[in-house]
Amino acid sequence: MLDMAILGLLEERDLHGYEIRRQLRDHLGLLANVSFGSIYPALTRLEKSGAVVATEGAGSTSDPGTTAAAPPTGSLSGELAVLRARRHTGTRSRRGKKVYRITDAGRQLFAELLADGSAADDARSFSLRLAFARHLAPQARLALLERRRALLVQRLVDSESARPDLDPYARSVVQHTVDGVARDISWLDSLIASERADVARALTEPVG
Amino acid sequence: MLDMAILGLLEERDLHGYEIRRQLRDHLGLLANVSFGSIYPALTRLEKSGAVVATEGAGSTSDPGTTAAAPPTGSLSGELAVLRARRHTGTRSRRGKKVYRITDAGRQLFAELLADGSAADDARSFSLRLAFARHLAPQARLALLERRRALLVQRLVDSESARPDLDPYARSVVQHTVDGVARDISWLDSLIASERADVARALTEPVG
DNA sequence: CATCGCTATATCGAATCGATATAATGATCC
DNA sequence: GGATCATTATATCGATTCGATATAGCGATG
Repeated sequence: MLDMAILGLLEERDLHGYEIRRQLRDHLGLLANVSFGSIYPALTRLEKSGAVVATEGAGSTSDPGTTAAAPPTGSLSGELAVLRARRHTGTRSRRGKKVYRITDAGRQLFAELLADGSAADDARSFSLRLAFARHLAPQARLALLERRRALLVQRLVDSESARPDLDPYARSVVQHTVDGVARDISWLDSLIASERADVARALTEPVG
Repeated sequence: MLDMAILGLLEERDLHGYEIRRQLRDHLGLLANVSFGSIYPALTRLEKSGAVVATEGAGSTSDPGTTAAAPPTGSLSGELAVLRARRHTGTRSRRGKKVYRITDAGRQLFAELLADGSAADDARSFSLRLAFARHLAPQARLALLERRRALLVQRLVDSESARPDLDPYARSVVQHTVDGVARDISWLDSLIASERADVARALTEPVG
């Protein structure tokens, strides 16, 4: 799951671990507060499998757009700091940013992970897939939305039967959750409608 | 987290692992689909720490009280069945229901886990605590609700600043999530109001 | 210039997940 | 009556993820 998220972000631009975490928090809005204990192992994983490559990025804080790969310093003090750090850590290069870039194999893997229907069906996975839905073909997008909708409807039905005797607090929690699912479904409905409209528009408006 | 959930359910009645999973799904409505790979290790954990005791429950559903530990048989056919099973599974006794019962230490632990403010602040933990809020003192309930509310408000504020350029799909996900948080807050508001009303009623209506 | 807070990488143990194995029991069908 | 299938039930495995913690550079603030 994290692998897909990371690859999706790297499709956009090169990033280092810390930035990936921030973007994930912003992209998935409050939903995904991923731990560094997940991110760094995931990056190592992806690097070993050849889906990404790491470039040792020195320099100061996030300046996306200009900073592509390792800029040859620019400031004397910065260069000194690098040398000083090198002295401390031994053989390894400066303990600094490690900027990751996606490879062709990584793009391939991302496409597979994104499209794979047999994957996890939890809310996080779905939100993540939808956030990257621009990378999907229109019919795959529709399938994603409709599969999710069917799942939620099924859950609502299941929850209607078999409701035991709950005290007010537990009942309130359950009810709030059920309302949330209903809300999700109508959200999906609007998304599905707009997808269909797009498809229809593409059909009636041929040839750019 | 699971430990608290299990202990909370066992406060109500004795249960075995499979039932615990069902109840968890029903109590936390669709939110908590806990895996057996979590439940059984958790039960073993709790048993080893003395928070629960396991009674080998043979026969049909929940009949707590009569069934104790490994009975020295009584029926020949039962003994044969045990031996047959032993032949299959090795040294262990009959593969049957294991009904768990909470101990005094377990009740103590549950109270601590439930009240502990320094614990995880994710949605699941909160929902779980609220579902068991009847075990909390009124002011602890209020504190729980208000702490959660403050957290969500803070997140809303944070998300208002620093919103990057998102494509329509990602934006829709973020917006839906933000709406969900706002909805959660007004839900909390109603719960808080009703808690305060309860407290006020208790004050103006003294002496049972 | 000391200290604080933010950026940044990294690792550890524990919790959790998802898949799978195993088995008893009950229901359905021919 | 017996074959077959779904459900109930416990258990374990490897992989993922989490939460805490360590380390360190850097800019700002007083």
